[in-house]
Amino acid sequence: MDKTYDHRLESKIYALWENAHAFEPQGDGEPYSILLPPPNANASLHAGHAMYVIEDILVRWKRMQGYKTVWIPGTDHAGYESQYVYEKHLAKQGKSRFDFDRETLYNDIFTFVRENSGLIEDQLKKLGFSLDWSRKTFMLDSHVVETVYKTFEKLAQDGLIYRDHYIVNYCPKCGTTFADLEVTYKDQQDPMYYIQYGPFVIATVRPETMYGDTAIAVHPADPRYSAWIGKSVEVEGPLGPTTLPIIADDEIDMAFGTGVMKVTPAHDPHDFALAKKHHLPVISVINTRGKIELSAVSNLSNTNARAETTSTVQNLSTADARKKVVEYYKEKGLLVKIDEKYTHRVAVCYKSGHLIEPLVLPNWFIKMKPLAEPAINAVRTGKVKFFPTRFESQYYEWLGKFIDWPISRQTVWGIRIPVWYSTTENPDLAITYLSKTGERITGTAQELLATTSLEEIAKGLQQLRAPITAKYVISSTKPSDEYLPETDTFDTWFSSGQWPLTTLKYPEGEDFKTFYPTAVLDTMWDILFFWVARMIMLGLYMTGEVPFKTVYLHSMVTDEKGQKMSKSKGNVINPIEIVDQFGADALRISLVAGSTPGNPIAMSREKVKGYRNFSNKLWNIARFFIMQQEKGLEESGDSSAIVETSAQIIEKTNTLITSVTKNLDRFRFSDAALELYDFIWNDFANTALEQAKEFMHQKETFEVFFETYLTCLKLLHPFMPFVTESIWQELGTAKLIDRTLLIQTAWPTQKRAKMIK
RNA sequence: GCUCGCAUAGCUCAGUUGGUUAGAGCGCACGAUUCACAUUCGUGAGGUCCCAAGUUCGAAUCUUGGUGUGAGCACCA
Repeated sequence: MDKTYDHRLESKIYALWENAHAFEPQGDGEPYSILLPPPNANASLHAGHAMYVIEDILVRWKRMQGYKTVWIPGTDHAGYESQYVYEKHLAKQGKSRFDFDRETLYNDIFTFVRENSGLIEDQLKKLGFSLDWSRKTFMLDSHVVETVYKTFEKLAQDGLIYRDHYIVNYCPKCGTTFADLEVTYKDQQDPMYYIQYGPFVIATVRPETMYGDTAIAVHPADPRYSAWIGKSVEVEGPLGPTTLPIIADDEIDMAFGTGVMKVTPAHDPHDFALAKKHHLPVISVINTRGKIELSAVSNLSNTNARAETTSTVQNLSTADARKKVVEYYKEKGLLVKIDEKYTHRVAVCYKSGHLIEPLVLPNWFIKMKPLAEPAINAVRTGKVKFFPTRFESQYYEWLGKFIDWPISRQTVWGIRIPVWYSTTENPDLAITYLSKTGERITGTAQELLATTSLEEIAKGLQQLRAPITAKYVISSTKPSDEYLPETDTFDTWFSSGQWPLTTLKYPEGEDFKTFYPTAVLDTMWDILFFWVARMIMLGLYMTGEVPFKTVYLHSMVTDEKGQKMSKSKGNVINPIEIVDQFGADALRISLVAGSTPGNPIAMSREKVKGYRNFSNKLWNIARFFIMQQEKGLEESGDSSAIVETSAQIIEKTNTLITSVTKNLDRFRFSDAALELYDFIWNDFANTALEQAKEFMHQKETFEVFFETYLTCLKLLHPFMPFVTESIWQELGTAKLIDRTLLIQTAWPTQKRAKMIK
């Protein structure tokens, strides 16, 4: 046996467990299950993933306690995230998504993701995670898609799915819609233009949207403008004179600008809400590529001006159009002033950083209220418990808003919404496809079918946009020849929100019957709404039962200085590098000891090093026993001198067993880890063992101490599985114990030591 | 702007329902050494528990206010 513990042997230990099928559920004990939050299939491990050690501790512990235990791994297709990565890869070849039809693009991304997956699996193994790989699930596996379709169908049957025009956050660069949750904001300085607008002066940073103005709004109590409320005024629009109604609403801030606001319902969420409330028309003037498109502008009084100006701005970018509009007002002498230093917050795409363009598009929605209410009750009545509990109030607050969930995404990489449109019943479907010659063609179904076969369109289909009034059929397969598929895919969270159903194979799977509801859902608090809340809602909706009984929100892993890790800051620590240097065990326990749920934990090399030393300490205690045994043990002898020390250590061990078990039961992982560390190093090795050293050749003494040591190995195993199992194997080789696997031994319970009289 | 954390030794942080002398790791100072382990062992220094007021026999812990700091949500033409 080497003088120091060599953590490079960890992979051999993992193989030992795998070959013994030690991670698969065994026996007839009470079921205990955890699902690993699925990492992105094509990503590599980051520091946050290492926190899943919490789950490994739980399953290893429960497995030892005799529960029929399973921890199921899987990977997420990460819809738009993966597509974004792939598009960057395409860009290197001078191509973009517009060069491919949907099917080809999907298959290419599939290949790409598959080539890049597998890495994360190896990395999770390096951390020692006792995941049952025979059950691993990928978000696009056919049984997953089937379940997702079933859920969608049921929602539709229950009237919880609807289509509507809605103002959405649209990223023209990424070509898709985002939920409000997915949008980030940044401060930006833009000129604010003050423009004479009929009898008023309005202030705006976006003059180019004025083509879509449908009203002017003031505060009802504003004395400056009260006389105008309810009337209509003629204003100079960017296309010439037009007439707008004046509405009053409490939402208007009298102190902002001039207290008069132009209302552009199609391009501002706030204005859109006003339009709904006051029944104003909604006129889109920017298309999904972020270009000005004035085809929807109608009710204009001056058609000559329209034709002239329209041609100058049509298809310009919003930035260029803004210059044109400003110029127009300047020439007319209506530009009152420009505030160049106006700072405001703008919505940006969290991935590309591109400005978000609020657009009105047809979208698929899920009605939240009927789903959210039972989900709120489940937490209120304690069917689901949160650790730490303070996240419950955030959960209520968010779910209680009942904001309907927009589930359509204009990406290819994902689960397609299983809807089909008849081209004969819906001649106005807006279609974009690649022709046989690779040309990108756009038009309505009616226009295109006059010259092209439906077959060719279907083959080259890139995107289809159906009016909200379109008739559709829900089906996983094509209903008949005249149909074209919906091209939108589901929001990733719609499918991952069914993870407990899909991994366990709802409704007929044996695993579903055995393991649903799962015991614990452990994740970080940042996806509480995205993911956890959705799983509770959809789990309850489909099965009537919550998907998990406990939600544990583990620490966020930060860098050594407590800063959040991010690529832009350049402070990202690769956990695998730490594992290679100090061993997985050392990393694992360093993340658990001294951390509390809901608070950050720093990944500190110094701390990990300390626990690497602890691994070595454990190892050398084993060496001590082995060498002692090789020297020979004496059967009898006067052991009276050591009786007291032995009794004390047995008593303390009993206390330790109770305490560690109790702490694990209460999710107090840090307390359990620290007391094990303290007991083993201080109470046991440095104090008791030192005192008893000279008597260790006596068999009775040896056995008491050795027994205690074995108990420590078992208690520590969930936290530091590799070193404890390595030692267990060494002890087997030395014939100090029978050859077994530590992972399969029983969790210690209190014992009265038989050697003590 | 709204909501929620956090503030304890030089550093990173524990401290469960209020209850002896407030703890750990690292760091620091001094010392030991061929012993299972120098990835070791021993001894020690180091605290206004952010500030103020309050509740209490008793407050790091509970209440209120303040300061600093972090996160989440909303978002202004």
